[in-house]
Amino acid sequence: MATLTKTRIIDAAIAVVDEHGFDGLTMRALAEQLGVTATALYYHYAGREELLAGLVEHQTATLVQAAPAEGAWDERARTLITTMVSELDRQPELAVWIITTQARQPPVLQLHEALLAILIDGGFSPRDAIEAKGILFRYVIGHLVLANAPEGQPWRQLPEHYPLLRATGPAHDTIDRVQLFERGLDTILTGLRPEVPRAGGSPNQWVPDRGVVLGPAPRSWHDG
Amino acid sequence: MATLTKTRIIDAAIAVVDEHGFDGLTMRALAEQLGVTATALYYHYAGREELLAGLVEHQTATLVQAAPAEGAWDERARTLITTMVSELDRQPELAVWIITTQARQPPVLQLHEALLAILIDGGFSPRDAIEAKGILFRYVIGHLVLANAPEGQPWRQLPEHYPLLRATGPAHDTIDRVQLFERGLDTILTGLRPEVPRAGGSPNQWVPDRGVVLGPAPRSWHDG
DNA sequence: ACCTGAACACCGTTCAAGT
DNA sequence: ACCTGAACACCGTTCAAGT
Repeated sequence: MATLTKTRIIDAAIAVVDEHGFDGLTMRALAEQLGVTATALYYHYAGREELLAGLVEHQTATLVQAAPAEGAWDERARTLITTMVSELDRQPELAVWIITTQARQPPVLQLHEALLAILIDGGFSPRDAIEAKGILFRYVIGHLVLANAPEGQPWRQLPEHYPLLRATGPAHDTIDRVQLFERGLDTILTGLRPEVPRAGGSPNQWVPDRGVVLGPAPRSWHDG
Repeated sequence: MATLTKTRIIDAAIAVVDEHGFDGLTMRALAEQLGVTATALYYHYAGREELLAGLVEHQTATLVQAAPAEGAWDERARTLITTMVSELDRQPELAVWIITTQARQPPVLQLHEALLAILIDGGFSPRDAIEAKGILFRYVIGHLVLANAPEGQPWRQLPEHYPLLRATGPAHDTIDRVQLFERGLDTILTGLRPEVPRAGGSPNQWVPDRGVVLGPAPRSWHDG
């Protein structure tokens, strides 16, 4: 029996999530998967929170690199966001956990930084870029949360108290969520034009020196 | 000591949430607040889920009535949404619970129905109305979830690995979230114009007969 | 250094028993 | 009809003890 390592623990955690879902990922279940006592995990991770953070880091490592480095700002933003959403959509429970508890942790901060870079390259002023980023993130987060919501009854079978939902039920039940998401994303991007649109490339006056934005993040903000 | 009723239980639940937060609302804590055993609650509510649903019903009862019955569709939508958000923002933890677990339950369905009515009155086709509703809800939900996210470190104190977030930190930390939300809402509403805009009032061909949309909802969809 | 075993302080929930 | 008490099957976490 090989000795316990962080890598082995995270791999086992992924296996447990695949088998029993995100809620089934308890310290005891994870320990059983590893053939070990639950308390043994505390030697490698300070607690459940830290373990999940490690899992998130592993699952989102390649997310930011999806952002193309060149092109029109709205195309770059669209690519970053749709890639990110399609990746996170595969683990919606994990995505919701990230969103609700890790909003200011490195994996998420990397996405903020990447989107901000795109907006600023596109000619947005700092305030407008922050605002645009906030609006886009709100939309993305809402989508991810809804993707994780329990299916519930079909809209067309609702009680008569909801006549419009009922009448539009068939259309409601068959709508393509990906298409809906992208239509909304387009709507927002179109409405968020910078005052002075610029082609990518030339630097902005107020933009600080920055290194490679896409490099590996520090494990937590304390390291920085 | 008065006998236990659903009303008394819900009132006590509100008191517990005020004192110990949403996470502190356990069956045992609620029982203690009522001077009763935890198991006594199961005589009145089938379980925790049902009890929380009762709490939600109580807290959101007046939400839908904020929608003005007349005026331009976008003004009506804006009023419905901003009122709803400002109400739910006062109990963000509860709001997130509603969103993530009660997405198809009556209190939320009422909001869907109300927004759908506004869009259809505004001239949206069924498909477009559903799509617009989906986009708007995604944005609103994202905002509510972010409002509940842990504050975390100030943006301006982030490590150097996030140069743009750091540089824009002061602006980031002082931004008015309500204003940001409303700017985004305007952006979306502006982008979501119906193909054939109409003044409120005249009926749409395909709109089914419907009674008073704003009446009290059935307690659960099973009742309908 | 790395892991076990027992224990603590919690959860939601069930169910027989009391009044 | 309405509530209690004991118990079940879980949680995350701590800590002394083993090797």
